[in-house]
Amino acid sequence: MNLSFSEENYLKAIWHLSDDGRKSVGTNELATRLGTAPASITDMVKKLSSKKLVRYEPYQGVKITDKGSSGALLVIRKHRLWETFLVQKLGFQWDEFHEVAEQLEHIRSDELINKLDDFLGRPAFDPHGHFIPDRNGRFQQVNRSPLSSLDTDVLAVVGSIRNGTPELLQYLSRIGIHIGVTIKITERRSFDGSLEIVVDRKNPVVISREVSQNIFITDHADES
Amino acid sequence: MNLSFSEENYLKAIWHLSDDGRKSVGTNELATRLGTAPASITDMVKKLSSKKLVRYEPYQGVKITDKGSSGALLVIRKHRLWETFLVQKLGFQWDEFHEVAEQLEHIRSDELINKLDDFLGRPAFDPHGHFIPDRNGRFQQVNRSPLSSLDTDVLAVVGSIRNGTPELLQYLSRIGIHIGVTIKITERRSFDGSLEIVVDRKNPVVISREVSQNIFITDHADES
DNA sequence: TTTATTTTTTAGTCTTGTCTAAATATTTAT
DNA sequence: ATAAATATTTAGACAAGACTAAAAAATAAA
Repeated sequence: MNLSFSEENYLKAIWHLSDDGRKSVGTNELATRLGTAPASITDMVKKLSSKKLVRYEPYQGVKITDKGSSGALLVIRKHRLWETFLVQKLGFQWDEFHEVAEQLEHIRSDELINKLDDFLGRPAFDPHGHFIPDRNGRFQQVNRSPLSSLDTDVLAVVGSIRNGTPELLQYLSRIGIHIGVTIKITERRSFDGSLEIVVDRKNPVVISREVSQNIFITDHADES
Repeated sequence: MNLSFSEENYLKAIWHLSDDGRKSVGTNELATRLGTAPASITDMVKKLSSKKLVRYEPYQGVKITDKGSSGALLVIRKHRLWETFLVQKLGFQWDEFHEVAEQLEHIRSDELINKLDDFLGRPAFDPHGHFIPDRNGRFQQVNRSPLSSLDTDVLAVVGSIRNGTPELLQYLSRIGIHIGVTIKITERRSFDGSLEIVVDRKNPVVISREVSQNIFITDHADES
């Protein structure tokens, strides 16, 4: 099963949008995500369907198949291993590596990706705190809850950041938030959903509801 | 100046075939090198010409311009740095990495390639013994002579291997020949050009003229 | 110096992945 | 339940990069 760059990108987008492959994804939703015209989505989706990577009913959206899922998971594996490499070995900053990883994820070589995996020590999580599938596509799903669900004055560990735009990541970095840091809510403002938090036992800062919704906390012992 | 994968491949091929940019290259020659129909070469060469990367006169072949040369040298830099990475960090064998490097050389990111360069310690030569251009396109050209020009019973150091097909590289590896190894000719057979040689002061082996023409010796202190 | 051979170019077509504009379904609202 | 709004698909086109077949130019041979 040899996929083109575009096919890989579609599969990855469908997998993410479908809540890890569980539900159907609409054409428009995909079009927005990929920055592509809806008409183009229809074309490509037919192609993926003829390759049995997704199931497609006109006007009903697409659902990824098992075959499609393993394709998507391989791309995700490659993307996250390269991100780990860029940060850990080349010293990229938290916010600069995404675009480069988008290119590297399409390099086709099982041997390369497995050797890279070994070189990095077979990590289970990437620099964003997301799982990395192993060479068989298996991964540890970890219980992660949004920061907003944390009780006041209870310590927690930052496990992952969702929707990490460079701007958001830079901001989080500036206020000391990164994967693995200890965090605590000291006050909630019910009128606007903002939170006063203490990061790493330092001075308290206030973050908006929007920001808090992208921060997830976890129990697992994070190794990065 | 943003080049497509194909444009980069053409530029690199032209640069190599033109004796490092010095002479003109014919359409057919390029077609053979790239495994592409001559008609396709004509099309692409017109395109490169309109971008001022080569000078093109119908029926007269193409000559690479300075602009084209720097494009070619950047691709060569990327290719050779990735090869060095694959061998030194990931443990690829001498003969397995070429195809992967052909993909990696097209990744577009100055920051990536410069950080990779630093990570590898800014090497001046790749695992084949070929120079690696620095970030300004400058490189050390080293005097290298074919093994056949070496006097009998004089010690020399293997500096580079030309036209390294996987088969040839595997064979050379088996008889102990790699970059930096000490080599000496003990006997020449004038009737077929074959040479009896001693590699690394071990038992003598006999190699054909064809093989000997791909081995180059050098004086520079090779660090790989 | 003509003819034959080889090289190179033109002409027309194909595939992949994209686009816009128009048509058709499906949903939502009245 | 029907009109309005939204989502999706068809139709037709385009750009990049390749191909084949045929024409034209250049080179070699007689």
